[in-house]
Amino acid sequence: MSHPLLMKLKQAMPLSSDEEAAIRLALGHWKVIPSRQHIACEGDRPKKTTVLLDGLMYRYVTMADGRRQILSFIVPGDFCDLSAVVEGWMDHAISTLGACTVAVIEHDSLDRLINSSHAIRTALWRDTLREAAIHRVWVSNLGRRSAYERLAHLFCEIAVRLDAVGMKRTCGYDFMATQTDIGDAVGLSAVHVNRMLQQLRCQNLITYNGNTFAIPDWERLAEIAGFSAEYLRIEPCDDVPVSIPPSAQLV
Amino acid sequence: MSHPLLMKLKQAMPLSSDEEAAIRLALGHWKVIPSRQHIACEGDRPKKTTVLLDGLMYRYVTMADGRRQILSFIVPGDFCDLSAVVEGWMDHAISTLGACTVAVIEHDSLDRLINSSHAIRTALWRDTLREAAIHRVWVSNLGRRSAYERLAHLFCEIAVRLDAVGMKRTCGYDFMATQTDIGDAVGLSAVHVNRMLQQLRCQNLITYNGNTFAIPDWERLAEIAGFSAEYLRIEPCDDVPVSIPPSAQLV
DNA sequence: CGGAGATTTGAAGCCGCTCAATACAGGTGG
DNA sequence: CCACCTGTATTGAGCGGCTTCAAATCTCCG
Repeated sequence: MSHPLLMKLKQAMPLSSDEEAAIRLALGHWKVIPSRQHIACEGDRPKKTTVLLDGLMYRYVTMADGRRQILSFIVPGDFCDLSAVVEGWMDHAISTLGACTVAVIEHDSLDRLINSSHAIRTALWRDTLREAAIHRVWVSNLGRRSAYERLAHLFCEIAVRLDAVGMKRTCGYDFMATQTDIGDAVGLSAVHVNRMLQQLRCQNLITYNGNTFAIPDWERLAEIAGFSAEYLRIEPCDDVPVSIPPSAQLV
Repeated sequence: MSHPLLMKLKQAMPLSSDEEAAIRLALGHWKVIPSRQHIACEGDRPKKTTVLLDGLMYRYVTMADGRRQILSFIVPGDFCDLSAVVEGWMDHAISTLGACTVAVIEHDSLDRLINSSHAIRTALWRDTLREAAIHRVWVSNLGRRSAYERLAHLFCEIAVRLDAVGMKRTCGYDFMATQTDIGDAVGLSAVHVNRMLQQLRCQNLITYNGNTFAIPDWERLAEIAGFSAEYLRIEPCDDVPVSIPPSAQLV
């Protein structure tokens, strides 16, 4: 597997081959986590950090009365809990959507890595800035877009982020979220998500069966979503054009 | 003026007196910016970075059709554009609410500071993590709370953040936002903000005249908002209890 | 085949929006 | 000092987007 974390970090910051090797080494140990598993809870003080290699997770919080809000999705190449490395604790929970492959690193070992290399340090700092940028876009999505637009935007984001780490499948993108999950991500009820998805489907803007989605008409979907990918900090690379992501080729 | 940036950084990370002095030195040069002034636009590539010392600003984005979303407020002690130091560009715009005092630092000089001290580096990284945490709370606020709750939460956040840097005035907190501004922050129309404010006022939960707000009954407001201050990473300090901010003393 | 969870559909209702008019406050010029 | 002007706050009425509740269908899996 070409390493999704390295793919991403190298887009944020050039790394020497030594640095790359050090990261590969630290990430040597990996394991598989089943679907729908909690991997962290609010308030946890983890001693290890987790990098997602394959699959999908989400960050979320639950309010006193049970309302849930999904804060963001974690795609391959993302740290699940980098914040806990720097701050020591988690302020939100994390679960897997489907089965996931992860690499696990001791905090100590990551600390050494961080202190040993300016480039790695900067790459990771940039990664947390990128995460903040994603949050900001979600704020504007939730605050100022209609249900229809919000859903369009969510699918655009996931598609581009999965593309950026080479996670496009031939049939589209793996995305094992229920409509309830999607609702909790975009601040809507599951019922309304259902209706809006139908609308997107009949406009032939997305296909989605609960496991996999595809974007038959990227241009139009992005237009509706008001989506522009710069906030994802994805440099145009080899086979992945940014302005017109390859999802367009899925038709 | 006891320095709000240092107050904040020292809560994030202990600093030696040398480090403190170095920061003070870098921040030597300051100036005043009038009310309602743009200080950065989306896409800017600033060469200097700005630290707010007094006053209030907000980050925002504008969509193609003119809809605006305020992404967060900037209070004294916050960097306006730390992200641009690390990434080189701004992905959102910034404006002042009232007149502001700021310190300005050349990127080069800040870079030197960052590279010279592990503690400063960590403090700043933690600062960007804190910002991400604030964004996450806004996501859950916008996604899963009613208009009434959202407003309550906004006032709680501002109050605690201003308290943390010693910006409480005798009469409450300076907050020169119009109801339109507030609406753009919490994803509501100005009209509805007006109605909800009236409701908060008659419940005696806040007082607000467009310039200054106060929180007569902190306990109850926080309860309604579902507010808990941990996400703001504010250590209990001398005269500022966290669980029950001094706003309660304002009555 | 049965059961659990997810999707889909319908109906009714409320929250928050839009539009529009009015009241109010601060600042300016005569 | 008042008349005016501009921007903000306030109020009312009507509407529509989204929610809630509930039932029906579908799908997957044991």
